[in-house]
Amino acid sequence: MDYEKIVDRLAAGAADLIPREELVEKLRRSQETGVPLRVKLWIDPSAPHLTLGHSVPLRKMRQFQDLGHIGVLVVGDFTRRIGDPSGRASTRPLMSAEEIARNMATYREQAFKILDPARTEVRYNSEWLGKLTFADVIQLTSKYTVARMLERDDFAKRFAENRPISILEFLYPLAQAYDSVAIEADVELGGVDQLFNLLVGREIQREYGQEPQVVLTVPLLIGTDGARAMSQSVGNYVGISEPPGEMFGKLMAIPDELIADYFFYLTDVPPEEYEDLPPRDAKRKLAWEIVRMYHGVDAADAARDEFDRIHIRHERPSEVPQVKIDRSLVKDDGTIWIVDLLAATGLVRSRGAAKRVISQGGVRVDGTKIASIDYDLPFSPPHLIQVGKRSFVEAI
RNA sequence: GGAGGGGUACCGAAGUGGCCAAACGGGGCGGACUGUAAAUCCGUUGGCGGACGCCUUCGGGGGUUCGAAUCCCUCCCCCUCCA
Repeated sequence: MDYEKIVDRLAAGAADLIPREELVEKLRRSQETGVPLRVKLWIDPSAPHLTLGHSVPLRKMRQFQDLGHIGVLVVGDFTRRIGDPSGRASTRPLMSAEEIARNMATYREQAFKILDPARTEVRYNSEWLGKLTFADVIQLTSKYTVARMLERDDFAKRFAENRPISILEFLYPLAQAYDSVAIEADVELGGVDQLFNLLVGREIQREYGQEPQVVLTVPLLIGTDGARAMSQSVGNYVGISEPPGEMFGKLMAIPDELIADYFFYLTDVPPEEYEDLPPRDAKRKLAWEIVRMYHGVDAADAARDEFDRIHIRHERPSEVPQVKIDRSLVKDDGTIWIVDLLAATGLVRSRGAAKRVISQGGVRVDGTKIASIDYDLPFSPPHLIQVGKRSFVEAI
């Protein structure tokens, strides 16, 4: 067996693979002994959805599984209950056990859209971290130094700028490293922002008498805004379990420059199938493919058809939500003030917003643009109300 | 223990007695354009009254003033430096 070739494939799309030779060696030994490698990925339970950003390391994990290895999802429930540092150099809020449980309930299902359930372990780190005594923790801290902690660039930066670094934040990489000890990780996957933490894992494993894990990082996927890493707190994300239509639409809205990256990191579509397409067509193919991966061919076709109908042919959507209009808004002469009507549909947040949108020419009733807020519509439902290009309601 | 900085709208950030419903940027929304919900450009972005107007908003509470995001008191929270 050509282990170098296998490693090449595993390293495709990776940001770091440290050290490569150790992975070759581990794979060889696993093959010889029949003992699968344990491939760890740390998951933050703070947000309710897995996103396409998560799918990058998850897909990498699936690659390992397809080679017969075990994926171990470590849910950071313990860490999260005591708080943790965010990548953006401020501390995140704590979460209750209930919130975490609620989020995690949806995780498995989502993760198994990518992973092979038969080769996956889901472990909660409270299982072992919750059992450590203070003496255990002190022992753990004794194995690392402040100077080494300050090597992490965001610590170094904050330290230099006199911004706060909580002691807790020093504990966090150690806790994550201890996770690797607890599950006896052979490989740990993560985003490039996790590189430092994953490397600490190697040191700590060594201290606890284990062979250090191989570290494999993947780039952070840029979010749909084209600017920052995909993140639920920023809002520039596409969730793995989002409805097909949402998913398709969000993907059609990404900046053109992202198309190739999304194909490469999120799908198995080879470059020759998209690189010569005009951007719009490439994007449609991308959106279709990703919806297909998570919802199936039929849903993907339907999402694409609906998109074409609304945005390319400018027709009304196939499904328009109905809203019952309170008849007390209808005046004695049988008309309804357009501002009242619009507010009643819920398409706008307030009557002020309704007036704004109308005066900007963004409102149509039964296909006719409303020119002025001083308009009383003869009310004979149903009426198709449209705000902007893509919000429709049928007033009944 | 001592000294100091700060909490402003969805987010970031100006503003230090009236001209402030509050600059500017981001985000959101609408329009134009287009090959898409890309990019770009323009507009808009507290609520209520169907124009003039009114009401609520600048960490909480109280006060000074004709008038407070701005001044005073008090409480809460965040941060820095020295020890």
